[in-house]
Amino acid sequence: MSRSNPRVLSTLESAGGFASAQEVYKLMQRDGQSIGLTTVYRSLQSLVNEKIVDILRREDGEAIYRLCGGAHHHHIVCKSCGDTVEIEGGAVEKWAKSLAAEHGYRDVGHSAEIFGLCPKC
Amino acid sequence: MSRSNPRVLSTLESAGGFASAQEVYKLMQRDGQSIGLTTVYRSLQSLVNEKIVDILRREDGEAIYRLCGGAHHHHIVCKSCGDTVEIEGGAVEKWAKSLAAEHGYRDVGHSAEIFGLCPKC
DNA sequence: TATGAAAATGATAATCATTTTCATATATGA
DNA sequence: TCATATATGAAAATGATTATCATTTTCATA
Repeated sequence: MSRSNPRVLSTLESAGGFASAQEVYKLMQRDGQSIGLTTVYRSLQSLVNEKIVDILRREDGEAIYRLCGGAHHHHIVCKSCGDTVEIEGGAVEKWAKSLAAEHGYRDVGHSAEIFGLCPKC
Repeated sequence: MSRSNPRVLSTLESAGGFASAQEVYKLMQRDGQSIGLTTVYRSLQSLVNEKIVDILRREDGEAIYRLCGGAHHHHIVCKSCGDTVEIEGGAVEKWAKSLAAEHGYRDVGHSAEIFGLCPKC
C-alpha cells in the first residue's frame, strides 16, 4: 500500500482542515512544493483509510477531505464561499446512537453537515 | 427555461422514486422510449427547481434524485451489506435549523446519515 | 559500499458524470 | 401563413477522479 505524504496532511491542516484534493494540490503548487496530483489523491485516500481525515461531498459532488482532529464535531459550510464554522454535535450524537440501537445497528458512525449561505454571501 | 418531460418523472416514479440521471436514462432506453440524455438531466433539474424531487449524493459523488413525496428523512446504512433503513430526522431538522440561525446562515439544508453494521452482518 | 526488493512518485491517459453548444424540430399565437 | 418562443438531442467540452506504468527513493542486508 501507500503511506500518505506528510506534506499533504500539513497542507490540509494549514487550509483549515477542510479542502478538496484539487485545492490541496493548488495550495501546494502555489507554495512552491513540488508534488503530483496523483500523490495528493493517494495521500488523502490513505488518510481516510487511517481515519485521520474523513471525506464528505460538496453540493456539486466534489469530495472534500476533513481533518478530524480531537473531538468529533460538525460543520456549517457556506454554499457560496466555502466558509466553515465548526459546531458541536451533541444532539446529533444522541440521535444517531439511539436510532442505531433501535434498529439493531452496531459499530455506528455518522455524518452530519449543514449547508447554507453565510451572512456575508 | 425548460419544463420537465413528464416521462422522466414517471420513470423516476417507477424506479421506486430513487435514481440517478444515468439510471433514468438507461431505464427509458431499455423501455424503448426515445429520449436524449440532455433532456433527462434538464428535466430532473427542473423537477428539483419545482421542488418535486430533491437531490442528494451517493458515496461516489453521483447525484441521485429522490421523489420527495412525504417528509424529509434520513438513512441508516450498513457498512457491510449496504442495507438501508429509512428514518425520521425530526431531531436533526431542529438541530440544523437552530444552529444555522445562531450563526446567521440562510437558505439552509443539511445532510445526515448514520453508518454501522446491521443486525445480520 | 553495493544491491535489490518494495514502496512512493508523478506524468499521462482513460473514465465517467455533468454541462454547454448549437442546430433542428415543434408548438403557439398574431 | 408567418414569426417567435420553447423543447430536444447529438456532439463536444469540462472537470474530478482513477488507472497505467515507467522511474525514483527508501532501506535493509550482503
